[in-house]
Amino acid sequence: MHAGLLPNVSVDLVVFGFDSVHLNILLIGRSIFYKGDLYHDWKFPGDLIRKDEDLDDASKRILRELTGIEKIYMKQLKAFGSLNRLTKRARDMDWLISIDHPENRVITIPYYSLVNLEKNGKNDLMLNENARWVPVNYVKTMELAFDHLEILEFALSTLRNEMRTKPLAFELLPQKFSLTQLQKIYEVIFETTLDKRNFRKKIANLSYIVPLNEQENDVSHRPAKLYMFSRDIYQRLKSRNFDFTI
Amino acid sequence: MHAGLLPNVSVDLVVFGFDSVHLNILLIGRSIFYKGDLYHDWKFPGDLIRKDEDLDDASKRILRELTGIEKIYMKQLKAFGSLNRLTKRARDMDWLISIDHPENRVITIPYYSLVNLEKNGKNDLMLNENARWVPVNYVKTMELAFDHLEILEFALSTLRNEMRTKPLAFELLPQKFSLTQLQKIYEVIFETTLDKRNFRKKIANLSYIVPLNEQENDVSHRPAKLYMFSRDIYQRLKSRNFDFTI
DNA sequence: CCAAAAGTGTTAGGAGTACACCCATGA
DNA sequence: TCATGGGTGTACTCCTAACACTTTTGG
Repeated sequence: MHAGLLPNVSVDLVVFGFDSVHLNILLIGRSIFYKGDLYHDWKFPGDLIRKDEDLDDASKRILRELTGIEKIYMKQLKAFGSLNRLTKRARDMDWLISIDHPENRVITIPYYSLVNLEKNGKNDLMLNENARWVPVNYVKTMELAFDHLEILEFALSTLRNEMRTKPLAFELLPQKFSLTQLQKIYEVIFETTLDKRNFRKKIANLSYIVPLNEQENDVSHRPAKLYMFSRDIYQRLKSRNFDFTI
Repeated sequence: MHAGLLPNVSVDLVVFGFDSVHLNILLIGRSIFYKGDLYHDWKFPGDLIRKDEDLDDASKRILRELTGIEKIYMKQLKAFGSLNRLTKRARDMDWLISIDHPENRVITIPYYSLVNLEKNGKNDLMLNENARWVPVNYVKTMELAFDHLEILEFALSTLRNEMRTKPLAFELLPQKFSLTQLQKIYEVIFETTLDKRNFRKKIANLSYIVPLNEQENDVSHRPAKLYMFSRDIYQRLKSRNFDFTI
């Protein structure tokens, strides 16, 4: 193990990527030989943190090292530190030794982050050959390492909670977006359907969602009007004690 | 430092206690001699965690050791791990050495908990002579150690958020309570005033707030009817996809 | 009988919800 | 001209917010 690392504290990343159809999660495939058998499962990107590194910097570093992405929305969830979180499955002990980390008590501090896959390129991210974007609903059928399923559930419910009162949807969209794209995000994340007219009525009342004099092009149907999110207007309203809810 | 402790991970407790008038915080007074001067400030109860101890168990242990209270509501906030959180003030380094903990990188995982001071006895808690219950608004004028002010702000905003959608108010009340007591909690925590009639109308629609055939006694005014919170009814409704909001 | 807090209804405005058809574009 | 998704209004219900007086008890 590298000497500059804290042996008992790690960071894991639940990276949500929206590709205008699905909400995806970035997972790293992992293969373990254990007692003659080959096991395959998936984990979040993550690493021990450095002794001279803030938690928030560690999470940014790990995402940058894996994907090259910088300046995206990222927020800490909470610490997960069960005694047996790394050692429930015997084969994981072998894996820890194989990556030169024979420490069995690691408290992990997961972050979730939001990426627009159109803008950031769904394929550009594949710097690590074992990394994959997987639709959230599909993840639930996969074998996740350690307590990563529990972390995912926590991340999802936190995301849903924060989406209700904060302008996070725009982190998942390109700068210019259509109202249908915006609506789709809420539908996918809350696993529901929304009424188009009611949704648009609500949006029309939000001064910080600004209509542009631009349209989609190259679509084989009536092109949608494009909008943008004005963080300036939003901040001004918010400081006047305003309550954002979509 | 005790050998059974993780050197880089601690737990801190933001204990909220409601005494039917104020929302209080449990603080530990701390005196430091540094370069000939005596400094006094306040910190949350907290300690390093044990190597063989879950995070949630550590927080319960620390509260129990200090106050004797068990089985109260307790929830993790998030990790605080700035590089300089312990070393911003030079005198704190001396203090760390004085308590036999010369490690300057400690990530702390704060919990908040809710205590009813009527039931648990505002004075019984004073097992530690340096411990005090301090009204939240007064805390803001006091000198808090390390990043404990930041942790307090985070705890308060988390508490407010959770109060909106979870039945936490009842953790701060005796088992039998009046509607005025209940209303007072929301008023104190949200620093607002509520209309008595509208508040009661809302409560009347909540089947899990059950009127009892009992009244206050020994009050020098019309005695209030007493109510209780039925967790059973609440759980049943919640599992049917119900949305608690006060 | 006084002080103190308990208890109680109505109304008006705003927000949410349900619902169906025409429009603009590319192929 | 067809397929595809874009764009629009109305009516009903329910929730919220504003507001003031009478009741019950102990002292």
